[in-house]
Amino acid sequence: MPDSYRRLGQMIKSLRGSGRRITPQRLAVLKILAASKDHPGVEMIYRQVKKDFPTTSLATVYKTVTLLRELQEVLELGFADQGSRYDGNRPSPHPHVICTKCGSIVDSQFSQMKELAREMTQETGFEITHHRLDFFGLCPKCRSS
Amino acid sequence: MPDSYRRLGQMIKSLRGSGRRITPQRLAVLKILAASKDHPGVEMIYRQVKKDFPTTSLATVYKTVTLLRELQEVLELGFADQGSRYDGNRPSPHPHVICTKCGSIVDSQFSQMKELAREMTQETGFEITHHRLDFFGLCPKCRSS
DNA sequence: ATATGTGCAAATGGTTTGCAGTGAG
DNA sequence: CTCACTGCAAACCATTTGCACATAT
Repeated sequence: MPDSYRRLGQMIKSLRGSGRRITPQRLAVLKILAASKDHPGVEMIYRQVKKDFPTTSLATVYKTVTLLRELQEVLELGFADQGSRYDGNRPSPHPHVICTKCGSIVDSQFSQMKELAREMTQETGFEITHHRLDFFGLCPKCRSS
Repeated sequence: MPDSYRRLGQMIKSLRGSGRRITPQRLAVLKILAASKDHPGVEMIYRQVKKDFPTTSLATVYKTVTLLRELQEVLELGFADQGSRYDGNRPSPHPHVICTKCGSIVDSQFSQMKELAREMTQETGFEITHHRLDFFGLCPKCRSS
């Protein structure tokens, strides 16, 4: 997966560039975020990291993802009624499709958000900085069961 | 405001229709939701209701808005990092524009979501049931200050 | 050497819940 | 007269924070 390697490198560069250190625990979190396409939550990352570093704490995972979010190296999908999920492959806002039954999240290719944002500025006078678009429904698997 | 009257009537009908009772506290919440265009949060509703019914509890407000959400008489805008906001004027999903500085929320007229949802079904195989589209940025007032 | 990171436990804050008493229908 | 609703306090749960110790650079 050359793509996830590039992302991992970019994350490390960002951290180093802002004076942060690359600890083993942190690196483990970065690798998971750079590689996984299923938008893991903190708990899932935590479980994975503990396989290699059993003493890792949940707080450390939280601190790392928060850091990456601030550096815009990860896209956080926060939900009001459940834990946040993270997209480490595409850190810039893009639409997601979310299964309300099994919780799976998939990326969408739809890319006309820039235009929409411009329309919104026209309509409302806001200076738009970012956006969020989620579709909810049943994934193919859950549809047929 | 004949429009908010219609909404209020609809809310009451929904509640009655599902075997619920119209208490004074509840009615006060309904009125606020039907009338306000600024997407109030629970705390704001609570403060308003207490003016007329000082003994009202926050829990009652929560229970009422949850009920209305379930009956689809109110659109809940949940956020991961702050309290939810409620739209009692347009209960079906529609885009919102949110000021990241002052927290104001305005509705948008953009209405091509149906088409987009169809595209998403094509692209992902999901059966889309609803969606959420938020734009974030600075409102005109906050832009110039 | 020296800040930054870790891990633990306690705190936070929005929301929910259990339950005894109240009141809408 | 009955069952849903209210109000209070306690419980919940994801996330954050304080702090002593450890460690990347």
